[in-house]
Amino acid sequence: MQEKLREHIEKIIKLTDEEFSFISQHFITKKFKKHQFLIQEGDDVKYAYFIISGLLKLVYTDESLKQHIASFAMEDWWESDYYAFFTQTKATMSLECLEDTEVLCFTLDDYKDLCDNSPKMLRFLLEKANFGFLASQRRILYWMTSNPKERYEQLLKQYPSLFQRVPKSLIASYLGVSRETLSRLSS
Amino acid sequence: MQEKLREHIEKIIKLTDEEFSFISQHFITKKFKKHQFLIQEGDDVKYAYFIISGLLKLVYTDESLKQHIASFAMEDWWESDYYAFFTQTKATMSLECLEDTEVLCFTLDDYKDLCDNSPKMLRFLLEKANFGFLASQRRILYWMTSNPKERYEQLLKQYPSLFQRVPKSLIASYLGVSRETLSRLSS
DNA sequence: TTATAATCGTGACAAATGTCAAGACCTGTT
DNA sequence: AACAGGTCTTGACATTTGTCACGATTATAA
Repeated sequence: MQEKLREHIEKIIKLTDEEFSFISQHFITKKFKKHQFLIQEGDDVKYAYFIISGLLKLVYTDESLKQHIASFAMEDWWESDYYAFFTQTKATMSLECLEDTEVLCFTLDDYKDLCDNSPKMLRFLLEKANFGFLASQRRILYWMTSNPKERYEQLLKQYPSLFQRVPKSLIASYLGVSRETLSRLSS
Repeated sequence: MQEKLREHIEKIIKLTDEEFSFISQHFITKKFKKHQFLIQEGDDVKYAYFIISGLLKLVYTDESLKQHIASFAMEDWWESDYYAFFTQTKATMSLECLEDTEVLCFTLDDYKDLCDNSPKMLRFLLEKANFGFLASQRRILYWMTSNPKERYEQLLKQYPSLFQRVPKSLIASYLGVSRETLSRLSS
């Protein structure tokens, strides 16, 4: 299932077979069932993940045990508790399967090795980091300027399938409102 | 005033004199007075900026003409309307001086040239992009999990000088509350 | 100096959202 | 069939925050 990864990278930079072969050696495949955790709060974060198929939630639990969905992660996304991954500290978030999920995993050592020995992968990672940064900036701005109703309608438009695949309470948590408020917004 | 830039880069990667000389050729110095715009909404975004001294606000104006402060930018920060800068589209935000400000500017061509011809700068930019991404992620999470009072106290603790340097209405806009609410939080 | 514009705090009220409680509905298990 | 657990909606009420209005104070410019 590494073809998916190659396609994904080649959306940005074309690779020779040898180049991709070198890159793909740094990834291992894993499969998880619904309700399994890829990362649990407090764990070491050994891997970052490229998602082949399935659906995950990245969750932060605050002091009052309230859960906040930082993101839903699906096919073709990269996900991890990146802060913990890059700084080699304990996870402050958890990453849990909402559906059966297949991923490619790589370690921080793999990341560094790829940076040092694959110029194209370095360029790819820079592009990804920049893009991720821009996306996060836009999300902050969107969060600042929109109200829950607008966020609800935007999400419904962008990912209509989510509303079939996950409980409304998780959608509410992602949008930053109580599930009662979400219920009232949608009626 | 390029010494500041060198110090800044060398916090991450040490440079030889020749390496820094090559890098510094890509930057030009500019000075702006309070109330001047480095970027205005609708303009082409020719530059990204490294701030030597001064204070700026990055502002998004929504449909109802309400202004939202995306960030305050100060000494040692990089700032621009990055989305417009990287995609070469028109600015959706403005960048305006709150105090007299001195910056180093570089263009997207400079950025690409540095990536292609300065391996150390490439590594530096990847590090910066990753760090910016992580910081934005954390800011989203903080925004989701905190209320205005907590955000106010956090900002006061982290940047106490801001409260002397800029009007409270801008602080309120940065925190995402009305100036009246901010006024009540602080009393 | 004087005039003008910004800035800041506060009261009164409206609107949005959270919290708590209750009940309906669905699903899977025994 | 009966039950338990989870999900979703809705009402009642409390809390938070926004909006509008006003006046006092402080900066800025003519």
